Amino acid sequence: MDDPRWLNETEMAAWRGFVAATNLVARRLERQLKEDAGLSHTQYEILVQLSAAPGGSLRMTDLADRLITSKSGLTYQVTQLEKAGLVARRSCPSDVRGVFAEITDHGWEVLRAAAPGHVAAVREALIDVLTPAQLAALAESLGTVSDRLRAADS
Amino acid sequence: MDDPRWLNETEMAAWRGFVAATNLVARRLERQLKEDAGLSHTQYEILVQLSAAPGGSLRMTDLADRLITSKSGLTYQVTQLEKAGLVARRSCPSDVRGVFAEITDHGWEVLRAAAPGHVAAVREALIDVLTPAQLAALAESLGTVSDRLRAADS
DNA sequence: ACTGCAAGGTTCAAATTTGAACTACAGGTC
DNA sequence: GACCTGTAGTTCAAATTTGAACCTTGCAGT
Repeated sequence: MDDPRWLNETEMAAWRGFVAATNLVARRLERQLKEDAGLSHTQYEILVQLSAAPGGSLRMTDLADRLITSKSGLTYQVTQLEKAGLVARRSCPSDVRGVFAEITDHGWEVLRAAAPGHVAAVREALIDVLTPAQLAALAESLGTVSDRLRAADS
Repeated sequence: MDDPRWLNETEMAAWRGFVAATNLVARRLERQLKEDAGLSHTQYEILVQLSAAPGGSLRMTDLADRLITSKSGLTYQVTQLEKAGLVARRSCPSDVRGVFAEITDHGWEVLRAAAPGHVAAVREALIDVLTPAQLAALAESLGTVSDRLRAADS
């Protein structure tokens, strides 16, 4: 690792901005969701993913891929949501090992109630702060970054 | 909260990209640092901030502002770093309540040893994936976002 | 000097996260 | 059919994070 290519000014600004924005936005949304809906961001994301999936259910592994947590972390959070009655576990017919997480009616209610406030917070923290052109550029850049990293992980 | 302004396609793509990139990059760097240098990203950032500060030291509060963790989290991590001999605590002459965290010689060594690998990982995950123009746009956008949120927090 | 309130850090218990076993089963190969 | 390797989820202990409660100490107003 001799003679590393250090970051130039723009690169450093991009990196610092990324780290700062990342943490600040995460903190902000975490608090907002906890206060207004009693959910962590992870839990909210689980409900969102399930609600968007056909039948309102997904295999644990699929869910873990869409969120970005470890398998054990997902097990924990799904258990929490199950205790709260927002999600139910069902076994998979074709694969005995498999487990489906399914959003319940109550889960739908909670999600519907939480969504408007969450979207408003996302707008306030990120979306409405940028111009449409900036948003388009951000979407493309971060899309590229995500795709690469996902590919590299597999 | 009636009639919320939902996100349009571009906005949603930007938001999804942000969340995904955020988590993927964080995971990646966390692992890299842990494996190569035995540091968490938070700990690495503490060392970076201290190394960049005059005298290699900062008040705990200043440090907490630059990183984005809670005060108690900082206390914990500084204690860990102190146990490892990378950082030392010193009392503040002008304010008895105050505590300075100061990077030690050993801390400098560890930081110097860790930096090249970390920069390489940052390049691989984010910087080198984007064009210079994209980086400039990213820096500006995320800089705006960070500044706004910092201002809102105070 | 005296009071009241805010700021700086730490401590504490509770919640969460992580990776490394571990159990149980699937799928292909011989 | 026996075997071997890989996959799906869970469990476990250890590390981390968080917010609230808690001391001290600074500081402003009187």
